[in-house]
Amino acid sequence: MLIGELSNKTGLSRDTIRFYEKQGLISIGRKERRENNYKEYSENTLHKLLTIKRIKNFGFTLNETEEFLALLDRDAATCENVAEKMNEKLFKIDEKIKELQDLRSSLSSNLTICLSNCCQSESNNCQMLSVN
Amino acid sequence: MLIGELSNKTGLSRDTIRFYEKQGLISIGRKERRENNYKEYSENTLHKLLTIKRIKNFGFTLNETEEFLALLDRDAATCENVAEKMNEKLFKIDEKIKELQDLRSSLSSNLTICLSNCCQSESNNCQMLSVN
DNA sequence: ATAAACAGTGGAGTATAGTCCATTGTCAAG
DNA sequence: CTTGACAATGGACTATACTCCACTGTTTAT
Repeated sequence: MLIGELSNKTGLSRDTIRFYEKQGLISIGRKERRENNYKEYSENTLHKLLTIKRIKNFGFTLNETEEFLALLDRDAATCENVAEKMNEKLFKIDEKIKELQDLRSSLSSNLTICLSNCCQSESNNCQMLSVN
Repeated sequence: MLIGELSNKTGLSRDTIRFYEKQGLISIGRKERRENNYKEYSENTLHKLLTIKRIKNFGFTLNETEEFLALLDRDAATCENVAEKMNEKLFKIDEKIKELQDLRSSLSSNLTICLSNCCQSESNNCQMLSVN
């Protein structure tokens, strides 16, 4: 199939598909061309792109996704290997969530203070922004 | 004071300070130079940099920080104005947290399924990565 | 015959927030 | 008098994941 069909079937834009190609996530052999030089994508490539979408949906970066693809290609994406990466990602997500929650509470408590106190100051500028 | 001292007092690198200057968050007049062309930073600039640090600590971007600075300069950073921006930021943080939590639960539940089921498959590759 | 829709390629641009580098100039200490 | 530390400037580079553009070639429909 041509890139347009591939785009329809995956929901990825042509540009994105070409980008993935540049990045080496999918590849096309020199033989897989029509006479007019158009690329003829295989079912395999379609499947690979869907896999990429799935992995990315789990929050993995393209680089990480590439690692999964490499494992899959070598038939080495065992549950153990996969679960390990998943756990690492879970850990990172938890870290980010915690960061954001800390940020949230800092922001929130300062906001509360601001609303109750700083408007009584003599300056027009909110004391929450004050570094003194 | 020279940039080195400013760097020490703020904890920002010289490069960062120069970057903020390029971005227009702080500025230095043509007159504020020594004879050797070294920049002579004022207490005011020091204070501004500390304010930038504080605002950034609340999770605001440099652009948003610039908006705060503009308000402060015009003596218009009222509690109302500030609180509004803070609330918007809180909202965005909450959105991000929710996204991450959704991602987390998707990842987590798939991981559970993987660990209990997919290893029994005939393929070596974990079924969690399968798009079928 | 021509225009629209599609394909290919290469490269630039986007946002974010710096960091690093090269080159040149200045100043203080040994 | 030279070395080291510091300063100024301009520009390149980092990561991330595309998106957009220009230009050219091909196919399809009218």
